Amino acid sequence: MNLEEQIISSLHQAFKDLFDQEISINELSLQPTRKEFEGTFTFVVFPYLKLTKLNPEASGQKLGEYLLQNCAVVPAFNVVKGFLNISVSQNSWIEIFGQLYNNPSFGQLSTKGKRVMVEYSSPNTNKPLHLGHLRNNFLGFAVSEIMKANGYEVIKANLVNDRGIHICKSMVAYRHFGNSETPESSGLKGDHLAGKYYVIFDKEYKKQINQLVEKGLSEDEAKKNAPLMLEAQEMLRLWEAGDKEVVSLWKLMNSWVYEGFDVTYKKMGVDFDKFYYESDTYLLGKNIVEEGLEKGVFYKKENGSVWVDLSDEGLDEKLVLRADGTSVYITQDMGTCDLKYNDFQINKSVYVVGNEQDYHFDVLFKIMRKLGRPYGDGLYHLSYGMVDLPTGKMKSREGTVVDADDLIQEMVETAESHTKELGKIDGFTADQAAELYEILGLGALKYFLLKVDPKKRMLFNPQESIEFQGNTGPFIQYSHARIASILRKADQIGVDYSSKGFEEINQLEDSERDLIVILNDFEKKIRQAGEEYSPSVLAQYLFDLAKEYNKFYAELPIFNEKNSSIQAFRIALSALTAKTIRKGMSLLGIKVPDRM
RNA sequence: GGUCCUGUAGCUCAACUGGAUAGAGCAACUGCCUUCUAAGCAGUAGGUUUCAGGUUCGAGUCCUGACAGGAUCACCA
Repeated sequence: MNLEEQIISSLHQAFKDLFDQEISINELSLQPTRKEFEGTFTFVVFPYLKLTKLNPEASGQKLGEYLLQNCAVVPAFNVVKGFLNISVSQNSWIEIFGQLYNNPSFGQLSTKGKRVMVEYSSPNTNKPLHLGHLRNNFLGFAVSEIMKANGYEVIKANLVNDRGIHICKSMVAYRHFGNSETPESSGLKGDHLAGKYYVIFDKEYKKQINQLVEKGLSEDEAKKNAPLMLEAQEMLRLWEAGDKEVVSLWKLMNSWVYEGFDVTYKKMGVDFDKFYYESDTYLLGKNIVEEGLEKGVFYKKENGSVWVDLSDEGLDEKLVLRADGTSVYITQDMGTCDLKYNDFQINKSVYVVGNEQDYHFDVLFKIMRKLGRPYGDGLYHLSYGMVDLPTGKMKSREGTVVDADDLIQEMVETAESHTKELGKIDGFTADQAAELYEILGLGALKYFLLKVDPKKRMLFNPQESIEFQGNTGPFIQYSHARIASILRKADQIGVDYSSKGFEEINQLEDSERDLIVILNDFEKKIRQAGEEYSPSVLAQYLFDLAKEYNKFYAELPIFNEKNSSIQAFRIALSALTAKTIRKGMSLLGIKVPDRM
């Protein structure tokens, strides 16, 4: 039983003994005491006045006195209005610290025996990754790691959109204007090469539209009849028919793109356990349409198209199969849903996809539940807001995007110039320095994108670039490096900071206690981040932890401390903080350096 | 137009799911390097939580209605 549970259990008993009231233990909860009051936990008595039949002050007073006598960890309390502020004894804090410190699996919750798939990244293969993809990838990776820490078995999946009209556009443009250039001959990364022709297609396509409009066609007609568009559509038909030449060009260009993506993924530090390709899955789902018709979940219209009626759930009617029997987007998503389950028997399935698809996933999940899928309740759309630029929305066709590779490069360079300015890394080899710049640059970028609640849209200003001070990745990394330096010195001069002898300590400084309090919250935050699919919870926590540590660091001496027990304790406290930062940051996909 | 999301300090974000005097960072200002890394610490200033009602002991949080921004509502993906 942890600390909060002990106190709550006592309160529960208090209601029985003092007021003869039986209440559910789940109804009782504690909150952190505000800084300006004495105490660590606060119990709000207002909701229980009907049970105590006393005024708020008297109720708090009675409960407080009960705790004092019956709960070993509580040495003091005070009541302000209806708030019962509960203190925890210093011995308890030291004992708790010992438990955390000696727990080899601190930060890893016990196994749930359940399997979850997290699908993220899911790029189109006609263009390179941009800033929006970075948010997606960092979120997906972090959520996966957080789920692992919560005791789930996690499968990271990437559903690659490798077919369709947009790919054909790049292919058509390449045929016309490519002059057989390759990544090697052009010196371009493969994904950038494909993206280049996607942009060229759009440019040339617009020219053709203008020409047709000048000849007297309407805008709509021009869009439909421009030769390049017709050609792309024809190419899609040929691809679906398995045309040898088209398929081989498709394979060639996709292989370039994958080489490019590999480099970017590696740089970003994300990985996958399973790749799905839409070229394999785009025909799936028709059997589910049949099944839905048999079960009466779907219905057929006169023209043969198949629909689902979700108006009883607050949505509309939705098409699931065209009149000509061909699939729409949601048909294949139903199929892929089953495929994932059949492949891995997953209990939960998380889709990391932007919020412009909220409606689509709402529909998809409701359908799968109506069909009675065993995994239906485990479906979750991790919907995140767009990343905006000061100039507005990014459009890849128009080339107004912040390219992922470029941005990462810039961040690393900024980290480099920053570090050189501070001049603290004498003795680093060139390789070590380069590694540090990468850790810091990526740390800043990842933290920046992860610290915000996923569902909120966010603004990214490349001009101002990302800060390295305050609520940032490098601030937390810096706190870790400081501790690493302390631990090096401790080892050097041979201090034993294993947990022996801490019970001799009878005076805890405020900043020591506050640090233990926040360290004690780590697993609670991991749980919350997992339940809410929100890395920002963890990011915020790590910032608070680092801040608390820096306060401790500034206020209290370590190697100048005469009392050897206290000195060892402070080093141990530092070590546990470093371990927590390292573990927590790793759940966000962020590395921490030992020197910076 | 229907549906959904968002609106908190000049800017970027928090607020433990209804609790105390709404907190951090950036930017501004003031201190602190003869002590373990100043990418740090301490402090000052900055608020009608978009607006108007309502629910109750108590509302940034819940309900209603405005206003603003965004997304979505294809036999596209």
